[in-house]
Amino acid sequence: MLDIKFVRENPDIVKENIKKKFQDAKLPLVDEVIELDKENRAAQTEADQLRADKNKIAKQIGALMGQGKKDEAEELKAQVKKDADRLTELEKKNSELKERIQKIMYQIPQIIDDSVPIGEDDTHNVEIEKFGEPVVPDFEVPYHTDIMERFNGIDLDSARRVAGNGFYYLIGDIARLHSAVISYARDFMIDRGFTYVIPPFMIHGNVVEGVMSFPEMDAMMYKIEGEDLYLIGTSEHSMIGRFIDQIIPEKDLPMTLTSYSPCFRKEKGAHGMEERGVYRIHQFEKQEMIVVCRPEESKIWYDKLWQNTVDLFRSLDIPVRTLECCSGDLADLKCKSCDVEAWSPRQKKYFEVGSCSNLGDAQARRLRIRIKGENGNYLAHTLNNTVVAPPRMLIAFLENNLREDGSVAIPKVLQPYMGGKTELRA
RNA sequence: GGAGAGGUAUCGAAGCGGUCAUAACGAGGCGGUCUUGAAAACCGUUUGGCGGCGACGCCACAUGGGUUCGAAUCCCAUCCUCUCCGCCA
Repeated sequence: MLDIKFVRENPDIVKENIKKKFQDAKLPLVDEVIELDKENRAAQTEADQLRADKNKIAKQIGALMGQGKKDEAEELKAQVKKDADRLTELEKKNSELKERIQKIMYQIPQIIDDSVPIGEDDTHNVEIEKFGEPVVPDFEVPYHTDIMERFNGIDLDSARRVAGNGFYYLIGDIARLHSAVISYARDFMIDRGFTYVIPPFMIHGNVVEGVMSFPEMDAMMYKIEGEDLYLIGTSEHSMIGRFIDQIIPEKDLPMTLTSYSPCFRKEKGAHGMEERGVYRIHQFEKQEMIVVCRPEESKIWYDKLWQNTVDLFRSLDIPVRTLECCSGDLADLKCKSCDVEAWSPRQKKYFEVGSCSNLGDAQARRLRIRIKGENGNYLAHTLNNTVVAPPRMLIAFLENNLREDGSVAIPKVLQPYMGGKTELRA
């Protein structure tokens, strides 16, 4: 979401940005919205003038009524009526234009950061850095659900009967491991100065529209029937929504928060939904980090955020890498984003376990999240990143900590959360 | 879910068809006077959005409609909060 003033004054930058994202079909929208905006402002100026006249006359009528001059008042009333139709017409035009403008503005992508690599789709994403040695053991690493089954740790058959494909029962030590990872991740972030928050798991439609684009919303969000409520796809949604219509004092920034929530996703149109296992599912749990900060600080926070995730995975002996999203793969609301990917010794490649995004002022503009500055208010920047989403983390965890004899090593940092166990044995 | 009360600025709270709605009156914040410093007292200041180069104008009293020349005020709908009752982790 851009500022219409910015679009008006910098149409070339906006168009160039659309081209960089390989969305040329949207190019005509720029001139269209500028034209609509021009019409809209003309209509508003005229309507404002008519309203000013009306207000003035209404005041005069009040004064005359007070003095008991009824006849003169009646004369003025007739005058007001004369312009009433024109004003109604303008007001209608105004609201129609506003709606059309907003609809287009929702489709024009955020200006991407200069550093974002240009590319048409995810095949052009760029590896930034590797952390840890990606080891391929001598023995064969089984599929993650097979490892879980050795510990009687998962029941997908029952889950399918009860809720359908895309759900799981985690059981025993595997379930405990899941909770341990979440608890550890929570404390890990608290130790780094983040404030722990448990948010609502359902939110109103206007908040959903504020935090994500329409295509994302359609593909992800479950709606509660008969109510203006959606199940959150990530706690980012309710965490950013928390600041809707707020003006935050500068001294309260940056807000550094870490939130826990279950996440519900339709995964409409996503590949891999058929895949057996817990990689892509309709419900999972996640520890998230959120930052609301001043615009000039968002780039620094972006780097700190993904680094947190890397550090967390490294503390569990899981090799990771960061993969930067190229322009064409970047969601329209984002300025910059990267995935943190964990090493899979079984697949001998990295796979996504988290995603770090700088939204710039896009969400702030949609939700009117402002900062109270000394010289007026200005829009905040918002960022979010996955600390850890256990189902995917468990895949990486089990594969990387599996020993040849079938046992699974539990790293030291996680042991306190597992009742002191140093390993899992079937 | 039932009954009642209510939603006005940072907070409390008045206004209940025009002539004090940017909004009284308190409190808080900020600036100043006084003071060695602080407190107290006193003075000043303190909503957000839109249009316009500006002068200035428009909009907003939970939200959306309606009545009226004119709505915070009257009518309708919706949402939310509080109290009591019911139900319930």
